[in-house]
Amino acid sequence: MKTALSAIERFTRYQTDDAQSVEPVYCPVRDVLDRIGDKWSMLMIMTLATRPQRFSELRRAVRDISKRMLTQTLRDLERDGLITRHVFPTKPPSVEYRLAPLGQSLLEPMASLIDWADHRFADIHAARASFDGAQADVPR
Amino acid sequence: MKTALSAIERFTRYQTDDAQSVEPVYCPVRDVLDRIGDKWSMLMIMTLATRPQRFSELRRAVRDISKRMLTQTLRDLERDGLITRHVFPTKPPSVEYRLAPLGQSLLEPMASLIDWADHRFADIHAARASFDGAQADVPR
DNA sequence: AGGGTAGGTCTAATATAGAGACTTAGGCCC
DNA sequence: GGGCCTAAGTCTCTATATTAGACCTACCCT
Repeated sequence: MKTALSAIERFTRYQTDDAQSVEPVYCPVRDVLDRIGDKWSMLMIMTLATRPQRFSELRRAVRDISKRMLTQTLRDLERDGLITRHVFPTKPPSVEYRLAPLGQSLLEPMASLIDWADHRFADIHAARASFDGAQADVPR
Repeated sequence: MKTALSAIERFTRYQTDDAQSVEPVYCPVRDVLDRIGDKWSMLMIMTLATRPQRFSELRRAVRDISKRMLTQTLRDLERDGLITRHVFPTKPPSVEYRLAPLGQSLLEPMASLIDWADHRFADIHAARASFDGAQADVPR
């Protein structure tokens, strides 16, 4: 918990202060969170964690992503150096994606998030159910 | 790294298998990631990490969120038991949001993500710059 | 009496995502 | 040797999500 708070306090320092007054306050956490905190990026990283995979394998693994978003997500991850893209000159060409070292380094922190998700999702669902049940007559 | 992979392998098991064939495969990781992996949730949790805060404090802390999304994000987090909402009968009423224990428990895993962001964002920007530079004439 | 505040809700405008047709060139079947 | 398939995209059109900003209620201050 000590570690947690120190990291988070470091973050809040970006948020507060006079930094506020000046315009698009630059916050690395926001930056990175906006990047990997989108709908598909983490999922891609996790899917690529076990082994390199080709475009259509990825599509099969994450069945509800559209081609368009898959392309875009992979491109963005490549751009940020988290994955690499390898084209093989077969016909039709096959394209393999794999985690770059930077992407590998993300696995550890992401794993702890997954652990959390795994352990707590029951609690979340319980809370959700009770909230929805209680909503009957509570005005806002 | 050992821990990382075990968590992630546990995850991939949901993705693969025959689970595939049956419809909306239920995967707790997807579930939770879709929840906290949206644009604002993590940011809210982090902002509330240091202390409970009121609606307008949160809005000031995260300057670029709209009222509408702030309301909605807070409501969803409350629904999932990550934060609690307390109305004080002042006039006009003030409403304070604070982390629930479940939300607290998310701080630790999130902190390791923040650490990663903090340490690596320079690498990410370097990769991004070099990718953008190289894009001049590479056809896809 | 006029203006300000807190915590919202509502509507219209805009940005983002999804579905699915189209592309290119070779391999496979009959 | 014509028809159909595949891989990895792209393109267009539509649907959904997000934003900006007006509006609301009740009180306090000057």
